[in-house]
Amino acid sequence: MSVTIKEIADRAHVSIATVSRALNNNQNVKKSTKELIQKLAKELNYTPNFVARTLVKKKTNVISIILPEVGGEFFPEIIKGVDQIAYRNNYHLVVASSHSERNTVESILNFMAQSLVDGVILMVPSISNQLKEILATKKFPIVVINGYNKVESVDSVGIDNFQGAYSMTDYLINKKGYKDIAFIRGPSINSDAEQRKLGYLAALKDNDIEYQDDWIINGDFTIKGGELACSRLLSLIKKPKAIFAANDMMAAGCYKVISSLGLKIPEDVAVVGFDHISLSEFLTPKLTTVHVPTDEIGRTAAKLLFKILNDDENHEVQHRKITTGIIIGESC
Amino acid sequence: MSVTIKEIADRAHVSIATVSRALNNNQNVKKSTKELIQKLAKELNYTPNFVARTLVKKKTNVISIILPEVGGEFFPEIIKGVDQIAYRNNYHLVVASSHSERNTVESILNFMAQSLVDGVILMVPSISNQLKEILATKKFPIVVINGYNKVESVDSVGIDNFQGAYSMTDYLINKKGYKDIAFIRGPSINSDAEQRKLGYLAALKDNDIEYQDDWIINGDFTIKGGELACSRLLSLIKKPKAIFAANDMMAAGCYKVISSLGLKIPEDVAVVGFDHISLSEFLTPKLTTVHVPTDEIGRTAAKLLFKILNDDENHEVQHRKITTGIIIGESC
DNA sequence: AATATTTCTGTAAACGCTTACATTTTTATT
DNA sequence: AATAAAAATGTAAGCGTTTACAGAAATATT
Repeated sequence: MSVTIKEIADRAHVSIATVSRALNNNQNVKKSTKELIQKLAKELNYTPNFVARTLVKKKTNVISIILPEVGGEFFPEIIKGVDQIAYRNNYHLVVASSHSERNTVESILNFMAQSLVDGVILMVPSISNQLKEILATKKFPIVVINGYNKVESVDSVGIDNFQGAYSMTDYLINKKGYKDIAFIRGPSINSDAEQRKLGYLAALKDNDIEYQDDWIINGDFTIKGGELACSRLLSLIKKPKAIFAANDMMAAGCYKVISSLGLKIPEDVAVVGFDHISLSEFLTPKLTTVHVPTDEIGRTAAKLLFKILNDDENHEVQHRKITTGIIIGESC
Repeated sequence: MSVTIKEIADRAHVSIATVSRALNNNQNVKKSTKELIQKLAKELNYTPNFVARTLVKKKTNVISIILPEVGGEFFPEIIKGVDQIAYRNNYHLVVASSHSERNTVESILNFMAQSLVDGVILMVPSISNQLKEILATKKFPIVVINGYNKVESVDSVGIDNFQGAYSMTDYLINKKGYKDIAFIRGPSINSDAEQRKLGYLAALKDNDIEYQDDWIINGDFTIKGGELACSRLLSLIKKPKAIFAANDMMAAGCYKVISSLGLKIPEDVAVVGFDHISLSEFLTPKLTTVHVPTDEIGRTAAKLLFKILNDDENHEVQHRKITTGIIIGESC
């Protein structure tokens, strides 16, 4: 259908090899012929056939990101970040979500085996043993986005949850003067959540504040879980003056309970969260929370991947931590 | 690197042609050889080289969706819908967002010209003249997701904004007994917004309610715009009893103003929205709004595209409207 | 048993490009 | 002017498939 180098070769009265070289700006093509060919190419509206080139070059100029799903707060931002870097490297991005019908491991193997992509960025909630094994013996460029239980031999990018929680707690103590700070945990299997708790505890310790057992409440990252936890905290005899929810959803749950009790944030009790989801901006008063630079995660992962892709052999495995920042609202 | 049909051919002592046929389940290959080959393929962990196949078949098994951005409320859902259908058709999906660096038109042309994809789904806020021209003379499978000012010759999918707004207004009147209903418009250049207004007006008319000029207020789809519009409405001498905001964001703005005036929703004034964004679920009282089945848009677009891809020649251009539904909250 | 028919398999070209190697043309050196 | 060196171009193979066509093997028909 479309124009091929053969067409151009005919018109320029040269061989297709010369055309190929001219279009790839090869140095040893006479200036005049190069110009002629490039002019013809433009005239004929020639675009190289990507597929043919791939077949011989064994390089697709496509990377893929595989994630649990494509919606939600985080994933789009990550995709955006990756896409940005991919674009700059002249690469295309294939987004694959491993929904029910399609399993993650399968996806990776497929992609790579079919030589469809040059590399993949993999985001998984947790790394199964099967996956771990595959990753450990992997022989294609891959970067994993995931907090913990990582595979040593595979490049990874994650959020510094510990630092984020530490900073927030420290902020509450030293900038805002709170001492009675409760913490609502996330699910304990979730390593992100666990790191946040550790950050909180470390900050208390470094500030010589003893932690109270009954001020560390279990939660499940949902709004309902936040409500429950908050109710329990506020029915204690010794009530905290500030509540640090391990994520914004649970913080939103706290808001509900607090306002239903006729209490005021932050006068009666302060609330802070973690994640900086867009909802946090709509809460009144605006929630103070820990911002997770999601697009930076994507960008970092992509950059890492391209490092592998370019360096090839002598690339050293890296594990990057993305630091967080505090978004100051009016909730404390 | 990986196993090719040649490898299998050698081991099976047949030609590569036979291997190719056997693996494609061609009917005239002897049963025993077919089985041998398929067994070998499995043993050797053979996966067909997608690129080579593409080169001869001239079919990439990839479609692409091009959208303004990948984040936000709608886009991820649309992507999800498209991906679902693509997967079922054994296709891959490339997501391209036309961010600043990359322009939409360029993207389409690139994709198609390089024969990178078999078809594209295009979502654009509005159709420029340049784009219109390209679409009108297009010769590749494409489906546009977009409300109005569509190109007749190109398949399209859009939301039935008119019907949605009509239903909601009708619901307010006949199910909830409101008669004094104000409307906050979206930006007038936005055809979706305009259709919503028309739906509202039509419902009033059909119920013999005369519309009040000063109850139709301009808005801009933002939360701030909603606040402004709401303030104006509530400072009128003749105040409406219900406010229909053309999108949820503006409805959220109304919530702010109303609560700051010490009024109650829905007792003092009812508020309803349009879009059913996730925020609407978090507002208290929960917002009654028009649900837009975003994933269905994606699915429909994808189905349409595959119809073109399969039918090829004798495909009739279609313009689909996705109907909406009312989500009943406690705000009216 | 000889021929016709059907079933199966192999040969080779094609897809559009890149690139090692060979060959020709141009330029430099003597 | 003859030779050497450098620059430009062409030839052809190859990337991993698919597939038209031809040829061989197996089966059916007389």
